[in-house]
Amino acid sequence: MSSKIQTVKGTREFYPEEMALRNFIYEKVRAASQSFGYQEYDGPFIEAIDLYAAKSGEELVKKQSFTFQDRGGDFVTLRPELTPSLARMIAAKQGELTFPARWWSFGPFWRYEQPQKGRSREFFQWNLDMLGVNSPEADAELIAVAATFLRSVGLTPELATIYVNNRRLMDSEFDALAISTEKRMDVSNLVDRRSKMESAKWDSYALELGLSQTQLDGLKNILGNFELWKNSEELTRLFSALEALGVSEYVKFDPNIMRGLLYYTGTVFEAFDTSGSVKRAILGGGRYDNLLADVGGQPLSGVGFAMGDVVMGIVLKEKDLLPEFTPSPAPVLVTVFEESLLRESYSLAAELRRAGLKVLCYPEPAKLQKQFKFADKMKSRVAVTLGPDEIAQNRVAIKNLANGEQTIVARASAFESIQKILASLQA
RNA sequence: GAGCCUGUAGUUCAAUCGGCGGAGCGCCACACUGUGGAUGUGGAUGUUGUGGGUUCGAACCCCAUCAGGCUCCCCA
Repeated sequence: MSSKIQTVKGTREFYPEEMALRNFIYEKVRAASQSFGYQEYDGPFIEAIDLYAAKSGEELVKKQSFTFQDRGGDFVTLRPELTPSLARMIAAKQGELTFPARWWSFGPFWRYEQPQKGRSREFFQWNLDMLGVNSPEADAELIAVAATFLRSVGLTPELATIYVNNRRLMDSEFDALAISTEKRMDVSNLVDRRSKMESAKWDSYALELGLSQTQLDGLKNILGNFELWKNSEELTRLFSALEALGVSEYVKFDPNIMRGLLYYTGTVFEAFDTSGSVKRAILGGGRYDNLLADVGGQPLSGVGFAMGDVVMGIVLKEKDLLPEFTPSPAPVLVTVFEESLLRESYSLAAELRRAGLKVLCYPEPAKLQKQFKFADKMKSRVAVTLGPDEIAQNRVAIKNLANGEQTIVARASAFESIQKILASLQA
């Protein structure tokens, strides 16, 4: 044991079963993205630390990113997010791209955090952004893509909800309460923590931050007002667009949604699993109007969201929404009767593969019993046996493993018989 | 970065007060020398996460360390 080298803390190993889950998420992500006309792209996995230091709180970047010196002495970072790379890529080709640009990506990211349930140091994330347009209807489209994904994996509106708020709306409400601009950060933080604290404690914490009793009462009033969106033209248009897109049953206004990110300027949203054990957001995003200027581009607004695979995987498992795992992608197993007939089995398997089937052939002679047990464990659908009797008659034995029926057919029609069985099992 | 809990066979978990480390499931073999799932019989499996200490004696107590979990922090 002591000589075994453990995995690096917070990293993940993808055994075939976990890999199947990751690919399942990837396929659904791709389908949702593409159905709205988004293009797949990717950025570098390693970036200069300065790319992130520019726009996020430096302490966070330094504390929670994988940063190290390369052999040339430069400080590099395993990317903790994609948006800054995207902003740079867009800025570099701003003159030649066609806008609005709709891009999506699914790849690995790293954050140096305390691993917990739903949070590892290495994770995959879906990013989807629309750049070059600034309208509530564009925001609605992003939310609709997210909802489409949720629906496609079986997370119905009863199981998952996307909560929406608007930074500009909150700012104007804060203005009305005469909360100074210096306190806005603290107040956002305060709002974020509301669900985690007892209300009395939260109140005294708010007063400690320097809010007056009147401001605190006003703030509580705002946070409890779920009709507040009607004061915002942006949100009114957003909800109307969501209705047209057919996803409004997924979306609710919630003035408590703030999101930590500094760069959000308008619509913000977060999706939650409403019934499970994971209290973390399963996806989140919003509108950012000033991001490109920070990396040297002309002002260009955008809206985007991200979803991690770790929380999504837990949610799907808890809701039993994963497709059955099949240990082998090949539904057909060709057995090996005895050593002298191994080549016969190999060439039969090759024939079937050329005909278009996915075929597993036992790679050494073994008891048929053992081979059938193997077929069972691998969840093969059909077992093909080629023994001395069959060879003498130029036939093969084909067994439907779902119902145990075996037929002996001419070798030339083996493919056809197998196809028929597989087709019947599909239905 | 801080606090708390956990770590025993492939796996899930036992092991009385510090006194011989076991069970279910799984695995292997046989019943069954041309056929899986069921059943029965038999069998294998361990440096008790790692390193040190206390003790006649440690899975159990102490220290350190690694990993996982919960909470705080944070969540780009």
